[in-house]
Amino acid sequence: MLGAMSISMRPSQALRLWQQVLLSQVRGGAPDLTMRQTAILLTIYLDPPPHTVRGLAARLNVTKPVITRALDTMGALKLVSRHRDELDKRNVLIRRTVEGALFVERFGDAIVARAHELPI
Amino acid sequence: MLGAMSISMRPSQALRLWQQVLLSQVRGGAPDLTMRQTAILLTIYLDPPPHTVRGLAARLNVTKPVITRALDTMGALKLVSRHRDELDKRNVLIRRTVEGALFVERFGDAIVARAHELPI
DNA sequence: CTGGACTGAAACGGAAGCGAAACAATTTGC
DNA sequence: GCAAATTGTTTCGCTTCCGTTTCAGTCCAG
Repeated sequence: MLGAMSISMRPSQALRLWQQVLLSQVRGGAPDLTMRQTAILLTIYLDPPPHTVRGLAARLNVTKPVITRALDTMGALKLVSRHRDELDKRNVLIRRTVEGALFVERFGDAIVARAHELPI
Repeated sequence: MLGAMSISMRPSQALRLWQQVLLSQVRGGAPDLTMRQTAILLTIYLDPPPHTVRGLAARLNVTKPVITRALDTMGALKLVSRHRDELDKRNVLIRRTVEGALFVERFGDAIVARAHELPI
């Protein structure tokens, strides 16, 4: 019973939605994250913790340095933070931040708003 | 009468949709375009032509070199093509390509598919 | 027909990304 | 206790992107 009451849209609507959301972000001067970086950010905020470099690399099917560099960038933007795992000091645990939560929340609201503005 | 029969979703659904689409793109090895580049690409394919560097720069509220460089990148990926305007040779007209149309079409289909998989 | 306006591209120094490989720190297994 | 495995980071050479400025080509008004 997958898909019951799921969201239904036509490809042209989907593309228009994506465009409008991106335009609002770009025009609003939001940080120009890549697709990879955005995927990492949303995974950290939507999937249940704990999040590690290795775990994220496996989830996205990319190498670990890709995750490390993305965390460097998004850490400088205060969107995520890093902390050593005290139980296994090889691990780094990636945590959410207030600023990051706010950013993601506003992003979700922007999608909903653009979806609502969309013509049938 | 804006919004009649518009697409309706909750922020958590919207974010989950965005994440799933991005994950499918990243995992599938799609070119890692930035938000700006994707906005430019979708604008070229969704908004009515003709498209010029200046016009796109104004639409996205970015400088012209940003558009030029994005066209360099996406041109190398065969997603768009450039042609001198014969009527006003200062202008460059940006045109769609078969590869680009296919890419955008598949992207739209991916969004629809992820939206359909989304739980209520 | 020529000077100013306009278009897109190129040059510049700097920042950040890439994949691959090497690395230090830590844990685990024998 | 010590070699092997595992973690995240760093380095390497290279590419791409940034904003700003400068430039070459084109158009148009006077």
